[in-house]
Amino acid sequence: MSKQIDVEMKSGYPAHVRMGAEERRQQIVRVAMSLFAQRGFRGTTTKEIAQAAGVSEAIIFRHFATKEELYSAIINQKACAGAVSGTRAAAAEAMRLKDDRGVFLALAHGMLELHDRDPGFMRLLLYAALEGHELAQMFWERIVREHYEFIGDYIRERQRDGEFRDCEPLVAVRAFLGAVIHHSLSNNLWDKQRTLIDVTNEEAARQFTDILLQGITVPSRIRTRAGRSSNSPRRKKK
Amino acid sequence: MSKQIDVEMKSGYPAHVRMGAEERRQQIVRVAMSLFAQRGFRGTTTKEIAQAAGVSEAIIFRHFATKEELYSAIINQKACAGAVSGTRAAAAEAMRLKDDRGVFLALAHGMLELHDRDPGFMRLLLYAALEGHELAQMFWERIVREHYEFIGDYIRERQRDGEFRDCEPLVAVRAFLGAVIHHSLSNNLWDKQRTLIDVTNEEAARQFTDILLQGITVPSRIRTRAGRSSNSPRRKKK
DNA sequence: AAAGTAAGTAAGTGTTCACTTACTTGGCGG
DNA sequence: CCGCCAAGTAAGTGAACACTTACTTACTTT
Repeated sequence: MSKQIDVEMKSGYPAHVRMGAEERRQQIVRVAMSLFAQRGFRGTTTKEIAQAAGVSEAIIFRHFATKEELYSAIINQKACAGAVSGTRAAAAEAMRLKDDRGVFLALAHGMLELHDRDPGFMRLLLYAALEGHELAQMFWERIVREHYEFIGDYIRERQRDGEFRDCEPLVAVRAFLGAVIHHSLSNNLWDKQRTLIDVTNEEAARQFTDILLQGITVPSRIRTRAGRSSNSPRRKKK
Repeated sequence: MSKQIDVEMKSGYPAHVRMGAEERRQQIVRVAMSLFAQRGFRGTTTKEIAQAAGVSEAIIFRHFATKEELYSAIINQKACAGAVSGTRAAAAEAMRLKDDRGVFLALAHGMLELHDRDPGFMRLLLYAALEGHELAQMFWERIVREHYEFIGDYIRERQRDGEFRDCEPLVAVRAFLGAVIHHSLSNNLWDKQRTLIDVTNEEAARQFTDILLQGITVPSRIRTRAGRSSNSPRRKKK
């Protein structure tokens, strides 16, 4: 049908190298990951994966018994890769200092950058959830739930400090993460050219944080953040 | 393979009725809609659609030249159904009265109810976006963009009134819609049993609105909403 | 009641899918 | 330099896919 040359151009491999088993296995995972992210599980054929990896289909089935097993290996790797962990470190440090702004800025900016750096991640997760793959459920139970508790606990703490007003902490977390994640989702899925909203990740993180913090701080305690809106570009048009 | 009896049980039709062309066409659209929402375009076979509609495959291709054309008919119908319009009326009325709380409560509650009433809608749209169907783009351009402008304009107006603080209106809209939509998404896609957050739509709408409103109101103007948290159940456990 | 027509079907068609089988290649220890 | 084994392939296999063809059924019109 089509040539099987000019395959695997992105990585600097010559078209047909003999690889060790583990090396080849990981290469297949890498290649399949981007294809599954683009087209979903059902939309990706093993033939395509093989072509993109520069090998015959049979090699794929030497490493993974079924297509399903390859998919599982990928989701597992993504879920366990501790994607969120980098972000968490910065936020945790700010939490120790009770630097509310620092906490939510780190969380928002970290997630926005993560999704920009690896747009396939969100697509993979969405496809998995829509297609009912059980490993999407696992990701929710293991990673997301813990993340909610992590942030929710901090909000509860600051409520006890009398700094945040009375509200359901997890709902506040959802409002905040919702804003951030939906922003990435919109940008990566629908509005790639940023024709509707065009702000830097820093600016978006700042505004989401401002809204949430002012929104859940005890009214009498709200401090005007002088100097903030002057030393940052408020909008970025074209 | 399997019997073709006990098909189309949900609607009260006897298994094999002769229908008029238009009636049959609409029935196929209805049936296919729910299947595409569940499994996506690629994941749904024309055979399944035919079985669910209680007819042979050939009938489907009598009404729609290709599977793609059937899909388009569905997305078009969904997009033009003015799904958001009911919500908009209530919000527009509140806007006229400059009842900020009323505006955002109506928007949030309307969308939450909409997604609960028709969970397939969001799934259909997500699948369309992920699978790169051009009609998803159309929905974004036509419906979503207009919705952003609609709410953004109101925020701008209230900024001129000196009621809302200086911030990028569209980013505030994204924060708000992000919270609401992400809430529906989480509930419909991952956490159907509401094990993480279990609040009524009314309560969720209220909390999202509270956070946004307090978050973008000029600090000196923030009024404590006395009586609010006393006459409403703040949490709903189990 | 005969004829015309629209609604419906059974049984295909060629193609593509996930996965297999039987074989070939290349590098490395002895 | 030979024999061995892992890495690799070409050429399948049956099932499932979107879509078609040739035919039948039932309702309406005159």
